[in-house]
Amino acid sequence: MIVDERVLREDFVPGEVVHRHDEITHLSETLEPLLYGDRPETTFLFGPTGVGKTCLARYTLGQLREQLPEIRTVYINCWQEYTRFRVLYRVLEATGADIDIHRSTPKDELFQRLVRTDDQPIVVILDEVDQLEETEALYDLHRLRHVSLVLIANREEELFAQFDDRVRSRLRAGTRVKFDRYGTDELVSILEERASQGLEPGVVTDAQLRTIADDAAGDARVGIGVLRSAARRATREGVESVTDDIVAAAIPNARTAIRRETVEGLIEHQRVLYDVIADADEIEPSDLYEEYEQRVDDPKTTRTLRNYLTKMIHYDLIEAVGQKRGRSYRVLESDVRENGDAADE
DNA sequence: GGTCCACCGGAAAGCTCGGTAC
DNA sequence: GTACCGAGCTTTCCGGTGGACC
Repeated sequence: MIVDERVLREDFVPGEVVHRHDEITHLSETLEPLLYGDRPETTFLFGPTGVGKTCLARYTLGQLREQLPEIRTVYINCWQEYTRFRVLYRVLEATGADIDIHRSTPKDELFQRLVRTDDQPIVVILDEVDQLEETEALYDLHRLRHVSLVLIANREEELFAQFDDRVRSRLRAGTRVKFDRYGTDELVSILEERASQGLEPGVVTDAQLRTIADDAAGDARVGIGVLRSAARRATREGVESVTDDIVAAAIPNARTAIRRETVEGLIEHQRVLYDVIADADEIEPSDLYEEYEQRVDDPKTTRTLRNYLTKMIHYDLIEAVGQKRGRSYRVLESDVRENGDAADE
């Protein structure tokens, strides 16, 4: 049934990006100075999750590389690479200048090495840049005349609010490309494209794709996840085509899978905290700390737990209800541990 | 209004780990 | 082998905030 698994992944970059013509043109024009040896302005891609920001950035840079093969491009997801050291290291890695770099190498040494890689331009995509904890990395990269930045985030106001004055003043003038949510028809055609490339002909109907698109509510990441989950389930059940029941079962499953990936990235103590909150539905801080201490042999201090909680709120795994005294915590959406169909992913 | 208490989060110090230099 | 360095994580300390109670 599945003929090309890669096409059904959210991070797959298609040969042609549909329904984003204006945004592609805007980004391409912004990066055009590279073709003449000039440095383009920093570009921001703003918009909600699943509207194609990352896909479009990677697609456009792919197009640029066809015109300018010597250009070097780096994609960095700031969820994973959120420190100055890691960001600089990833850029160095792409230039091949990362030999002998280790965790005790001073960050200034990384920067100096990057200064010496100025023989060819580098375009750095920083995805989820609002998750960057050390925004000095942006200051560093902006200082490098041969480095151009494409910064991806959800909301402009929140992103700039976390910059210090030095970074804010340098990036304020950048170009903005804003993305709206896909309409249902647009999402249906995106899913049709993926299905035609990734699945055997006729295994999923137009009506089923519309059901998936309706549920995804403009989020292509969710829509593609549901399509993948449905195809896998149909394969496992040995049926020749996707049924409506399979689609219905795949919808909650795909959402759960996205959250589960995040939960699995938690360290042991964070996971225990998450479990305590999930078990209680909603819990006050004092009860949460007490229950956590009972479940682990070597508990962390409450200050460290507060750091963990802040992190999990950032990850959209939990939410804090209320402020200061009287606050409580609860998990967001469904508990990923309860879904037995997680094997789909 | 004053006090107590629970809670948050910033700042700084301490600790651990992986690596280098001698 | 060991002293040292730097990054990342954890802990300690403490000020700020706001609800509960008198």
